[in-house]
Amino acid sequence: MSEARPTIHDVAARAGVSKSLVSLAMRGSPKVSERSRSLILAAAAELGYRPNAAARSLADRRSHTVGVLVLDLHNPVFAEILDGVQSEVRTHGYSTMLVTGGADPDLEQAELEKLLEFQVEGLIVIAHRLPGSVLRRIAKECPLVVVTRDDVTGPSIDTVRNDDVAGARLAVEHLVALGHRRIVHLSGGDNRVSQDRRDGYLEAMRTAGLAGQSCVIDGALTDAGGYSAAQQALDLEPRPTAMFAANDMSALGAIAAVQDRGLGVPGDVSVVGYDGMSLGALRTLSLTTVAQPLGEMGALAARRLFDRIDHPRRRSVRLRVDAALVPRGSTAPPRRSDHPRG
Amino acid sequence: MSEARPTIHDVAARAGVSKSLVSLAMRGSPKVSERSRSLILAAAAELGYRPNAAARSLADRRSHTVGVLVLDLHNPVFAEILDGVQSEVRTHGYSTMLVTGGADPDLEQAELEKLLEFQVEGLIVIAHRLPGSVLRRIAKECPLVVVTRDDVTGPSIDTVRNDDVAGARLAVEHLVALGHRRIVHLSGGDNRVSQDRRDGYLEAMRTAGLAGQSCVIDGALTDAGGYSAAQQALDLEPRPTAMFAANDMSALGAIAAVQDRGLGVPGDVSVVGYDGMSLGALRTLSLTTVAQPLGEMGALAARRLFDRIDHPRRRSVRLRVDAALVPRGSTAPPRRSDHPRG
DNA sequence: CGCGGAAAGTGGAACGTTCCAACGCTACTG
DNA sequence: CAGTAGCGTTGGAACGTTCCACTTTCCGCG
Repeated sequence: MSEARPTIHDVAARAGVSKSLVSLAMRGSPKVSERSRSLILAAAAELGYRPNAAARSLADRRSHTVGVLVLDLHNPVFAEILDGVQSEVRTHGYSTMLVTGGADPDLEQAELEKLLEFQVEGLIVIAHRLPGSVLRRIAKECPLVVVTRDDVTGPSIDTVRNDDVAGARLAVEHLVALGHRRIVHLSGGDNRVSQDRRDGYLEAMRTAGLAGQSCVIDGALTDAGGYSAAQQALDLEPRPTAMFAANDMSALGAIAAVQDRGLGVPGDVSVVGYDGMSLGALRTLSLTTVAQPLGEMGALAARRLFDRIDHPRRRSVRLRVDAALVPRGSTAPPRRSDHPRG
Repeated sequence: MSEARPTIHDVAARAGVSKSLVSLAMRGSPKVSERSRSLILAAAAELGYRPNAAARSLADRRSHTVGVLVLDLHNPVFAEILDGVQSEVRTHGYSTMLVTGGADPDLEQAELEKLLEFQVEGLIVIAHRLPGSVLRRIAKECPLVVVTRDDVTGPSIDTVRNDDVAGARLAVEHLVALGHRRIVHLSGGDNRVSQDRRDGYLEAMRTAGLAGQSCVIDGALTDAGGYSAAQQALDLEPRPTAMFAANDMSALGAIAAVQDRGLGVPGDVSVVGYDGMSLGALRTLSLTTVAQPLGEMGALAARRLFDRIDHPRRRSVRLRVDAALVPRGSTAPPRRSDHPRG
């Protein structure tokens, strides 16, 4: 129960020194004598003293905290990016404040504003649904790194992402190489990342001479989204032999939909995802995917952020990391009977 | 870039009023005249004023923030509990500060201490690996609700959990009812929850007259943990016909291991998980599981917390929610040939 | 033996809020 | 027309730190 917590004054009184010396001692300053230090530490321990971060950050004008906004904690992909962020942030001696907006722009904005009120020294946004104007305004107040997208630019906005267009091409090329022709794309909806992946799909289909076969079905970046999009895809005549889903989660949904029709993956339909979440490596799922170096992206983002905190006027940086196709068990050549004269 | 942010004084000067009035206006007090209010709001907007949460919480002696510690963000189960927490916290007008300790006791403790320094008004701990002594000490400073466990008690510690022993019994009874006899348990290791589930398993095996068949293999509450435990289980002679995994994630790992041996689930081996994460409902996985009402547990925890914040001396409460067996595609009767004379 | 300088310790002024007691008005009441 | 009630507004004192400029103490050295 939180009866009036002891403050630095209480510790000072008990140790018989001034509050200033307590402040020094608590932060491990070398200009405190051994004697005083142990006196103070003992007093603090006895009282159960705990520094007040609010007071500290007020006086110090620094919070030693960075804010992180993630799109959605249900998708393990973000946990993996977060791992990279967190470990880097910790080595810099900072804390992170983590919030989610659940893919809702208004909520996301509200959460970001809250972070700013807490005086975070920097912001990492791991995927988002925010309008560029909001992001740019926020970047005026605080260094900002956006992971996953680089469509919003500004003098103090750094970005870390893979090339989604190129990645999507890899997926399609993989399927084409296996002999697929009727390849549909289960899109992730109306957000930048999904748009890029769709564009990559369309482009690759064109390049492969399959422009006429192109077919995009709208879904969402969730298992449910993939499921319902795949259902529609399976109603097409003739039935597609392969699906490229906008991300791994929706690919899982798609696989479920295929199986619910009594069809097999990859026997009847091949499925490719995107992201490279570690769950997909499990044999049960064995999901062929376009893998991004998730942890690395997080770490990179954090490093960019600290770089900018240290050098506020550095030119903004757009980092690109490489995605790679990881072939696994959810893709295979199409059945003979499905094989159109190619 | 963050050149000296405008403060309440700057707004006051620009609007031609006192700082006190600005403070009132920013918080929407009714005792501010329409005229002043709009003057102040305009000035604030022009300057891009944003209240400083540190200063506010210092002056106010309340942070309007609760801290949440989650065991592990990689397991979507926790995201589902978190949903319940967040929505409840929001309706109370509070913010949440979210941290993880990655199942590392030292890290968990460090993160909790940090939350306390931020003067959170309450703490929700969603699964943890902390010694009781730490938790009790922390509960002295701040209301605390522990979700998932209730082994640590104290005058201001509330708990929300399901009965893991009973839940584990459900899992075993389900398998027994299907006709299984050689049922192994893939344990989740040395933590309270896993111990309870193991105890429930042992108890139910005894009740079913299968004490002699009991077999616990040590794993961990992750996909990797389930995978390796299942590998060992599959080496047993005679091979078990069913596995009860300590949680859903490890059940997925177990299924993968079975399939990697060229065996089928549920054809050769049935697998039951525990938790009821929504991912398990996907046809691809179709995981039979003991489902906890995850979101509800989160919401319940948050409500307990606010109740205690409002009434600090209320007796501590231990809530139990019911888990239910959800039969899905990962369990089936054992093969004839595997069927020992029962 | 006095002096300089380092080491150890101090009190007061910030930091940006909120709260509180008190203020000047205006408008009503008797 | 004095008294009072309320409204809108105000300055100053907190809140718990850190920082700074300063003091005291002590030591070695010329």
